[in-house]
Formats: sequence, C-alpha cells, structure tokens
Amino acid sequence: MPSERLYGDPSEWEHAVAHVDMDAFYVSVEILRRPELRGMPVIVGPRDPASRGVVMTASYEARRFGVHSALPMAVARRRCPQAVVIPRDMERYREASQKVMAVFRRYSDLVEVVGMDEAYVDLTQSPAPKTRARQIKRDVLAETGLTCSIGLAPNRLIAKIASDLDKPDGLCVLARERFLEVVGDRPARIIPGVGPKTEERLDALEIKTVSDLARAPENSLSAVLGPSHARSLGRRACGFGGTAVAVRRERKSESRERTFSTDQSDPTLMRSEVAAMARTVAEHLGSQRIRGRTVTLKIRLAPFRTFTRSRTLPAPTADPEQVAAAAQALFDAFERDAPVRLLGVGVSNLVRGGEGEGPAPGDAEAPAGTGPVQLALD
DNA sequence: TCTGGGGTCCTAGGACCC
DNA sequence: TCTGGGGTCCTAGGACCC
Repeated sequence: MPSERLYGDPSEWEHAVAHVDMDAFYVSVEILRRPELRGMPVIVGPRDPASRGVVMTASYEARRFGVHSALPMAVARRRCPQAVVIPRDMERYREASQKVMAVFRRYSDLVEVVGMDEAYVDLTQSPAPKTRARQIKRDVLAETGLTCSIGLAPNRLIAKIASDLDKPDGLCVLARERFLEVVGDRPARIIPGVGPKTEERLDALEIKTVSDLARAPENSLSAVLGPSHARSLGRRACGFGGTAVAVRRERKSESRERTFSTDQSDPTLMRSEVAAMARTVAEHLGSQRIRGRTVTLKIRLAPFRTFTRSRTLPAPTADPEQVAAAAQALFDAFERDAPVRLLGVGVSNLVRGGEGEGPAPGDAEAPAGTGPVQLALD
C-alpha cells in the first residue's frame, strides 16, 4: 500500500523536482522471477562463501538483521544465515531499468538518470506535480511490477532526502520552509556529501543532527572541513540546493578493476592482467570514438592500502596496445612491499570524435606563428 | 567485520611559463 | 644578493556516491 507524507504544496513552487528511487531494486527484480521469495530475507551478491565480494542489495526482511548494501558478504552471512543469496544478473536489471526510465520520460522531457535504480524528473512544467508523482508510481508498478519511492521538492537536494523518508513505496512532498521541521532531528549523515569522514569531524564539534549543522557557525565548520566544503554543507543543511536537471552528462573517465580471490605476488600474472584490463578499456572507448590521454594504474595491496600511478601521453589514443604498454610500464615502476589485492586500469582526459591517430579536427594546435601574439611581461 | 566495481569532484604541491 | 604574481598542466590522494 503506497503511503504519503505531504509537507507543502508544489503548485506554489518555482521548481518541482522529483527524485525517484526504486525500492531494493536488484532484489525486487529477482523476486519478480521467483515470487516464492517474497517476504523472505533475500540478498543479491556473490554466492561463493569464499568470495571477497559485498552485498549489492538486501531485501527489507534481510535489512532487519543488519544486512545492507556494500556490507562484506562474509559479515552478511553471519548476521543472517537463513538469507537466500542470489547471484547478480546485470543484464536483467538493465532491462528492468530501461522500462522504468521509459515511464519517467513520458512525464517529463527532463529526466536525469543517476544509476540503474534512480533518477531526477523535472515536473516544473506539469500543472499538478503531486498528481504526476502518484501516476508515475502507479505506472511503474503496473508496467514492471516494481515499487519506488518519490521525493517531490523545490530542489534536487530536498527531493533526494525526501525520497528516503517514506521507503518503501512512499511519496513525500517537502517544501523548503518545512525542511528543518521534518528532518531537523535526523542525523547530519542524511545530507548528501556527508560521508563517514565528515560525520566523524562533525561529531567532534558536537554536531549530530541536521539542525545542529544548520545552526553551526561557518567559521567553526570551516576549521575542520575547509572553507568551501563548510559553506556548501551549511547551505545544504538549511535545505538550499540546485534545481537543474540535466538530461545527459559526458563521461570523464573509464576504468576496469579486479579484486583477486587471493592476494597475488606473481608479476607475470599481474602484468598480463593489467594488459588485459587496459585493452578492454581502450577497445570500449574506441568503439564510441573516444580517445584518452591519461592512463592510470590502481593497486591495492593486501593491507588494504590503495595507490594510483598515472601518466599522460603526448596525444590521445584508443589503441589497446598503446594503453596496455603504458599501464604495464606504470606497473613495472611501482615498488610493492606486500602482495596485491586489486589491480585496475583507467583512462581519462578524454576527447571525442576524430579517426585514427592525431588530434581531431578542432583540437589541432595552431601552427607556430599564427596564434595570438603574447606580450612579454618580464 | 574485513572491506566490489564503476564513477565524480576537490585539494595540494611541483613544474613550467610569461 | 635575496627572491613577485599570476596562469596552466600534471600527479597523487581523499571523500563521496550509486
């Protein structure tokens, strides 16, 4: 049964932004296939008990045992031994996600997909945003069998927080003026941008709740968080945030990484793993006519210390052998003092378009002597 | 308890340039 | 003989998000 909490009237707002968050998405998709699991503790994650993986999603029944996303599977099994563990099936989730997003696009031209199970939908142009939000929930359920929770607010920040207030299958409408009244007593951690580290630092200042954070003087926040982080957090704690919903964002980097099932010390094996990941990244970029200049190697050693080493090439490339060579050179130069837990290769500094080697049209540097004249200021 | 894989953005120092 | 004031690019790491 959908539930609603209404704090404000969207028709009075300058902007109406909906944040739609699917409820326990991966698990819910699996339950569509196996309805007998409904009502049981279910975890989507690696089945192999020896695996070093983490929980991808847990059903609400499993969450009651303290199982949640990103929890190590070994811990999850201990907390909830009776849970049914299902291996992930990304292809199936992608299909379901596309159906869900198609529903959103019927209600707005401005849909920003944030992940497979999440999107912002701009309902500003709609004459009745609250009614639209209800219809979105109804359509998603009718067409996919899945439930979602929606936060409807005058900006993205409040919408995001509100979608979490009434989960699962909830709708929460929340005006800026009533933000602190509704969430002021909740932990400051619910503010996006406050992670474990920031929470710790706030704790040291006796700042526990959203209201504490909203009241905190900026100069004391600034001392622990730095001036710019302090300012933006202070604003967010009062419910101020942006309204722009972007349809598409260009990717800035692409990477592959792998955690070994047991820590590795064999350089030959690791070198070939590095080359394989580098080729995969390069081929994928190349298939989209994207090239990159900076190659980054990531290494996590057994004691869970993570390092990166990067190198910027003279010209952008999508050549698998060139990226593999660069990644291997970075690997060879890295001095390890412990076995390796994880290796990764990424490419950034991306440019689009153009064929083969060399700069794309428009990227070309002006020939010497034709550029703007520089004045010597010395 | 023992920590995935894919990303984004920010900071800070050093090199280098004018 | 005592040391400016920008700017950009590159590298490494940290925090955070889904």
